[in-house]
Amino acid sequence: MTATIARCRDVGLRRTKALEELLGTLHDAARPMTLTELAASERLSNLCDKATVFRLLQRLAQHGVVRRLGLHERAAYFTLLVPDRHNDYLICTGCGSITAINAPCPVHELEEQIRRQTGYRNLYHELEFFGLCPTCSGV
Amino acid sequence: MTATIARCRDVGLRRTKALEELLGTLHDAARPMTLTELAASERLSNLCDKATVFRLLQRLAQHGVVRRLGLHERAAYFTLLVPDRHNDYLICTGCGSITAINAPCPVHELEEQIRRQTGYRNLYHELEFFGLCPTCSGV
DNA sequence: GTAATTGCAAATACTTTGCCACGTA
DNA sequence: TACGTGGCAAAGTATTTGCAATTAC
Repeated sequence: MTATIARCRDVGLRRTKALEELLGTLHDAARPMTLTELAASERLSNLCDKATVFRLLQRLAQHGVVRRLGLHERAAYFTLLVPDRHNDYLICTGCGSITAINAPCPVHELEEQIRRQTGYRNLYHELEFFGLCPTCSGV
Repeated sequence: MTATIARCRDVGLRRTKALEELLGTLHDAARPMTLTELAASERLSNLCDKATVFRLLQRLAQHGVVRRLGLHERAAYFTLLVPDRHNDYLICTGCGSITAINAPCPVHELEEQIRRQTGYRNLYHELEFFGLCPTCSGV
C-alpha cells in the first residue's frame, strides 16, 4: 500500500485525497472493481466526482499501477497491480461473483514461448474461468 | 459449418438468411468480431439490421454456438465455438490486432482442479496474452 | 395459422471529453 | 505560480428494448 503510493509519486502523480482513497479502496477490495462501483463506494462517493475516478484510473493504468480487465461485463474492471500477486479469476456466470484464484498460474511457460517466438514486448496475460457456482446451479 | 447450422436447427432456431450469413461470416473470419463489425460486414450490412445481428448473437450465445468475449475493448467480441478448436488469443495493445494461438492450452489441468474443488458447473476459460507486436514496438 | 424473427426508432448503460476553477509541489 | 487535478455538464459509443410487421415452419 505504501509501496503503491510511492510508485505513484515516482511516476509524477500528485498525492491527492482522491488518489489515496481510490488506491485504498482497490487495495482493500482485493478484487477487480468497475468505475461505477468505485465512484459509488463509501470512501469515494462523497469525496470526488466519477470523472475524477475515471481520470485517475486512466493515469494509473497508463503507469502500470492498476490494470484494466474485460471480465465479460459491459463495464470495465480495474485491479491493483501488486508485485508478486497474481491475478487469475473464477467468475460465476449466474450471479457475477468474482473469486481470485490462488493456484500457481500454469501459463508462464507458454508466455515465455510466445515472447520468444513472436517478438511481442511487454507481454502479460489475462486468465479467467467462467462457470455456474454451486449456489446458482442449485436453483 | 454445416454442422453449426445443424446445431442451430437442433436448438430450435429458424433458418433465416441472416442466421446463415452471420454464421458464415464468423466462420470465415476465424477470429472474434464485434457486433458493430459484423453488422457492417459486406455479407450482413445490406441484409439485416444491427438489432437483428445483436439478437442472433444473443440467442447463439445462449445455446453455446458462439461465445462472447471481453478482449479489453469497449465492444464485446463474438467467436464461433467449433468443437476441438481452442480459442486463446494474442492481442497487440498497440494496433489491436488479434491472433489465435495454436499452442496446446496449458490450463486444462487447472480447470479440472477448479471443477473438483469448487463445484462450479459448465466451466470454461478465457485466456489472452497482451503485448506490443514487433511492428508497434518498433515505432 | 402461429410463434419466432425482424426493422425501426427510442431508451439505456457506461465512458469520455470540454472548459474553467482549484490545489499541490 | 505553474501545471497537474477536479467538478459539472454535455457528448460519444456500444448496447438493449418496445412494438408492430413479417416470415419460417
